[in-house]
Amino acid sequence: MGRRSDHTREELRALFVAHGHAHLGEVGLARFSGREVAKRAGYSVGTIANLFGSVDGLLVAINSRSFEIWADLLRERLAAAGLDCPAADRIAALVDGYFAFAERQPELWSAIYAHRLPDGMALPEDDRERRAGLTRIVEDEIRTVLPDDAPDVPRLARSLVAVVHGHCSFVVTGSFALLEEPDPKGAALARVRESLAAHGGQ
Amino acid sequence: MGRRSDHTREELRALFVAHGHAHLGEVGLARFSGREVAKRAGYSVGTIANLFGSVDGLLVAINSRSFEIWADLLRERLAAAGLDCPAADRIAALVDGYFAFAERQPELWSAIYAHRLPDGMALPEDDRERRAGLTRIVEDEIRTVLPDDAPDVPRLARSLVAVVHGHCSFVVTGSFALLEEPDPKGAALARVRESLAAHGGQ
DNA sequence: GCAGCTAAATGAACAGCGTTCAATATATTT
DNA sequence: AAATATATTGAACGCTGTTCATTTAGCTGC
Repeated sequence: MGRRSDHTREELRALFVAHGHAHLGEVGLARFSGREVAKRAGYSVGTIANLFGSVDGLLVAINSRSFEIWADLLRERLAAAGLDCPAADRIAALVDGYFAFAERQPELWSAIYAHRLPDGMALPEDDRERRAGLTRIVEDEIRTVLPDDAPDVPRLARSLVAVVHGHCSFVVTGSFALLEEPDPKGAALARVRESLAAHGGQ
Repeated sequence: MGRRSDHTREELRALFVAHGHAHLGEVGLARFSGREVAKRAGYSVGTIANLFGSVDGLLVAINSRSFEIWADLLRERLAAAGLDCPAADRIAALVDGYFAFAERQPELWSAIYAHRLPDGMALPEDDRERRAGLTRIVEDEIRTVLPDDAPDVPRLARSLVAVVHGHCSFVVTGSFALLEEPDPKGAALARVRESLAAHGGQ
């Protein structure tokens, strides 16, 4: 034991995050097991504490990785829509991408919001930065849709993310409110368009 | 020991839900312990299985109770606003009430959405009905604000619940998107008003 | 009043969890 | 080659939820 040269510390963290992602995607946060991830990675229980401080630390790293994958998906959708399509289509592509990640990987998506840090523990600045990428993509897109003199674009953009998030959340958690709604994604997009129109968008 | 006459089965369930509520509100879902609830109620471990089938069953009952408390809060706010105030004030009262429960009892609110049922287990019809009360309150209010001939009022109402929920969710989970937003509740209300206006509301 | 019965309540047993930390095995340095 | 440093281990601990044979309280009929 003690294979110091097999991987650098960063490679090892990436290995655990990769296996952790696979496991979390299969069983969900409620049945997530750090021991199981260590077993899959071929390392012992204690290694998680070495690398991430605790299982919560590992989950933070896994969720930050989810954000990056999610952001990549949004960028793909935007690229597929193209630059010279109606602006409304690019907004639709964003909403589509937001839902797509949640629907493809419901457990990973749920874990992002279900995982709460223990009392003392704050989200490291590094993770904050990685997660902010997603919001930035939306902000940039909203800016191009609104008039140049529109005030507080970032605030409106984030509020619109919340609008879409609410619909998505109800779909994934199977919540009461949208059980009979045949097209939640369409509803989310409709709300977004109504608010954009109210701010002079188009 | 078997103290059959101390409580009826329903009283016993209520006792566990009450203690469970207190415990869940203190430590949150991640550190919730069925054993601890049983201890507080003065009963043994196995009793949870007798009464609720499993700890998940107990959590379902606790969360359904949360919905009722939440709905009562909304009704209070509406009553405080009064019947002869501007319609917009009653909408504001609803948004206020939605946030108020989440802010007063963040752990109870989070648990509602963080708790996912195990694979085979479906939400009992009884619980669904109890939880639907909250949505009904909103539906009734939205109906009075929209023109009589407005189509699909229930669907729009539920979508607006999702709008508010999204903002509330970001606040409680401390999510990246609304960290710098000074007034998330105001943003939620603004989005709701924009959509109501788009549907001829007022 | 007492025996027999039924069902409520128990709690030990089990497998699994996250965390801790002395012990160990491998690199590196001297 | 020996000494040092450090990456990795895994047993131990206290906790979790679930199970179920056992115990006990309260009711029923004699």
